[in-house]
Amino acid sequence: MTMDQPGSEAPEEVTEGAGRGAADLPADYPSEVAEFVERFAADLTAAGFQRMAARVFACLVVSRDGALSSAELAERLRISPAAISGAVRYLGQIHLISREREPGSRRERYRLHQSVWYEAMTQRDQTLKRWELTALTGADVVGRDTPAGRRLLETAAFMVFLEEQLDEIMERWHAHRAVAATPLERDDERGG
Amino acid sequence: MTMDQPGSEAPEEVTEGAGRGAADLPADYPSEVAEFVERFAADLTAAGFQRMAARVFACLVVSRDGALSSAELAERLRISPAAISGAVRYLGQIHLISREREPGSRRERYRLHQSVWYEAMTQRDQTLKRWELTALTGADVVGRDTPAGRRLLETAAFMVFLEEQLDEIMERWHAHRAVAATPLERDDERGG
DNA sequence: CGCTTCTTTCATAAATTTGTGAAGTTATGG
DNA sequence: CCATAACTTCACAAATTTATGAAAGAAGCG
Repeated sequence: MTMDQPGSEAPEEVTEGAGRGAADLPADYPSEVAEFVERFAADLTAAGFQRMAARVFACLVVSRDGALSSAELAERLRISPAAISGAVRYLGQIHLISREREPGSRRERYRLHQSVWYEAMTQRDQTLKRWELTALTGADVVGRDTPAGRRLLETAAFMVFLEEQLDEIMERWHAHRAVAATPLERDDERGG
Repeated sequence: MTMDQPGSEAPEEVTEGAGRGAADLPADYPSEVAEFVERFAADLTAAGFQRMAARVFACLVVSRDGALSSAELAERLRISPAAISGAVRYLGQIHLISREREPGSRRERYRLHQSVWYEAMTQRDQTLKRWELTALTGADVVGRDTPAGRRLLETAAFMVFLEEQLDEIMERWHAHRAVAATPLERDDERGG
């Protein structure tokens, strides 16, 4: 096969270590990493994340560039393109990844958002907003001047409070991060 | 109604409004409230909450005292005692409710924790701690001095940061709440 | 302009989850 | 010390969810 530019998918030829047990995985994805991805995904799943989305997300996190193509994901996670499709759609919806096209190819790449945690917090913010509205609705349903109504109003107030705090937290994080002075997002090749 | 003591479960006799559609529900749990409970539970479920636990939790929130017995929950939610058992066990494990016994009866009551949100945040804190450890593990697996390793270290750092912030947030919430000067948790009977 | 390659959609099959009834256990009350 | 009432555990049935293969739909390339 002539390949296109990125000639990085001939995994069967590089596995010189003989039968690894975990079949033919790419060189930069040994079984230890695969295991970690599953553990990471399990943590995420326990917190309510969709299983496939969690696995894809974890797989992207441990990838060199924070970006992989559909074929690469399928190879590493051993799932069908259909499963990838669903997972990346969801991850895109909640703004954890963005999709991009390699110029010379029709292959799409899914990339972790630059500041995933900022996006994650924003996502959380929307959840809080929703809960706030639900609680307010409930207060009206049961009557605001009842024990349950007051409880629901307090819930709504707490949500509002948390929303307000979120912005400040992210500002503080950026400041905190600046102090650390370690631009981790950018990989400057020296590692390879 | 005499209420209290155990003699409060003769719902069929109090539905004088004729066929309500939603069968025989207790007087303080009209169908509008039941609908709201389902909506509330749906929000919680969307965020990863177990379904039954979410329904029980929501039902407790809209109850007058923030506490209900197993039988009352079963009647309102139309689920079996077995389902209740599982849900309250989970809610107890994550410290959202406590269980208490009515002195004169062998009936148990499940009560929302006084400050549910404080408990919820504590719960969240443990999740963060777990993610932090997972991320650190991952950094070692892929190598700390690699792009992926640095990404994982940043993730761990972010978790640490959030953990630190949580305490401050709760302090601020209590201050904020003190300003509002509305002790919502305590219901002083005047509503009935 | 059609071929090739990748992605998405859809129906199906499998697996997991979920809630129930019934038996078992604990604890109260006479 | 037995009878009773409430809660819990267990195995099973049902429903939902989950992932797949195959076919259809885009999009570059020759």
